[in-house]
Amino acid sequence: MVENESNYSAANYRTPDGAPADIVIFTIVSTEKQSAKKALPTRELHVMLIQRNIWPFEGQWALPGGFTQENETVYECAKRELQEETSIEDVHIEYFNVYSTPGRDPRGWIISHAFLALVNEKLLAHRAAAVDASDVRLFTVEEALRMDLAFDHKQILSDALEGIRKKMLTTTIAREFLPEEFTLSELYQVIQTVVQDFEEPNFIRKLTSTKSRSTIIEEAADENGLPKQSKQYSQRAAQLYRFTKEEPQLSIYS
Amino acid sequence: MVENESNYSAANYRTPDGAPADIVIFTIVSTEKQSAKKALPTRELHVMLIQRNIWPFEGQWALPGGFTQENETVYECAKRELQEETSIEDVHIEYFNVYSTPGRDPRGWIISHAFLALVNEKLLAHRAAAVDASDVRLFTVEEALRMDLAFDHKQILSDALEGIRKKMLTTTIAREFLPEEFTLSELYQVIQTVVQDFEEPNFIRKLTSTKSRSTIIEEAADENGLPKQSKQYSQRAAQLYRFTKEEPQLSIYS
DNA sequence: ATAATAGTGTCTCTGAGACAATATGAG
DNA sequence: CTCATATTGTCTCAGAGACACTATTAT
Repeated sequence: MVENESNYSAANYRTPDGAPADIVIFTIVSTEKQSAKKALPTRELHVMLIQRNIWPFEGQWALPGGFTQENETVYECAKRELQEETSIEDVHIEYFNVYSTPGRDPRGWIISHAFLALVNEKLLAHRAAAVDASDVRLFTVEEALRMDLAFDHKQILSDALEGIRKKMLTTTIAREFLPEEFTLSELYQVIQTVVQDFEEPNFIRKLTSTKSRSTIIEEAADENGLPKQSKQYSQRAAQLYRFTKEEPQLSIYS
Repeated sequence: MVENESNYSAANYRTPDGAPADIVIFTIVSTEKQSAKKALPTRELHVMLIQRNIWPFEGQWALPGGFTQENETVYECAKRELQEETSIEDVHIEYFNVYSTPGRDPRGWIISHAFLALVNEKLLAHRAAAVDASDVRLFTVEEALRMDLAFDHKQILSDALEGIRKKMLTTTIAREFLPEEFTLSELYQVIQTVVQDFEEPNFIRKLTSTKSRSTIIEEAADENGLPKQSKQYSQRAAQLYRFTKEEPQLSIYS
């Protein structure tokens, strides 16, 4: 506490007992189809949870997180906790809400700051062992929402899900779940994995041949300027694309 | 502090010195033109500031706000502070960010939760006297951004402004600055007041004759079902509209 | 050939954009 | 009549939506 010429002192007031950051870590898990032929994988949205080993909510699953320290912002805290608890670094992480309902934490007056992180499954592969540890696991969001999570973490997860669904359709965060270069079928599948009822029969044509939209992606090309294609998922090669730096400006009035 | 069977105690850790809510209160001030003829008013976006009378930043202007108490959420705190400091109640108020940079507040480790409120100028008229008090005043946002505000309040204001500009184009919050029933010219003007470079020559036609957009507004009708019109701003009467309950779903992919 | 994915052709109809023209009614 | 605002007419062209069709290539 800084002391000074004024008579102000936080000690005169009841102060919070902590300001943690909790992180909702989403990833998409792809499973190759057991078919002889090439086929698109099935994809499922997963969320990472940790099993608590101390009071309160001992034994229950919870969102990763921890208390903010005096010398860091809550954003830095979220990044640090993510690294400490799951060894994940350098991913998209953003703040989305605060949770402060009195009594939400039996340890006292604790105001929690909720972040969401989008992690490419390729990044998780590096450290599959740690994720497989008994106290850190991926669950499908449906599973997680059916579980009896610690604190108000079910509410936080549910809010995060709503947020990511909205962002998936209004921004280019889908990029976080895709490799640098991807086919439009992959992109379509990723969107559908997060937003279940998204359907757009002319998806490919719309993205490639509509001027207003075609600015968000560009064709991938090799060093000779020739278009790059992928045969990973199909017999016929598919054009690879990458996201540009453009972020679309949406408006209900224009 | 709740004590219990565990060995947990917040007293073992350094805890924050406070978790205030700060509120960016926006309103649009209309000024009638000094013309003989009827004419649309000029509108300007204003923000409400209070002049601090205690350390720290004594004498400087700041956003209204105050410390959250143990028995309330930060959202409830924002509403309470709004009411206590400016007598404003029952307005649109939403949370938008947290500010926690170490050293941002000389009183100690203080994590601030920033809200923005949109207030119809009609509501302010009721209590013009209080607003005219020397320590509570409206400034245009341009003025406010040029001032040396207390704490990191210039940053907060600037973030709030960015947020409201985005929301003005993607949601129907314009309703907060308008009466129940309004003409489309008024709506257009309100949007332009907040988003300076918004221009849409066919604005009226687009809103009324495009199926996808016309769901957000409906024609106002009197008790006999006849369309209601306004002659307040023009010689020729203009149709009055009201917002429906529809919130538009925007997408970059469809 | 078959299967699975990737794309094109073609049609209709809505609506965006531009800009001129007309409507209203107080001063 | 004039002026400020409100609204309609009319044209062209982009693109949404539907759905059938063709392309590619491992097996």
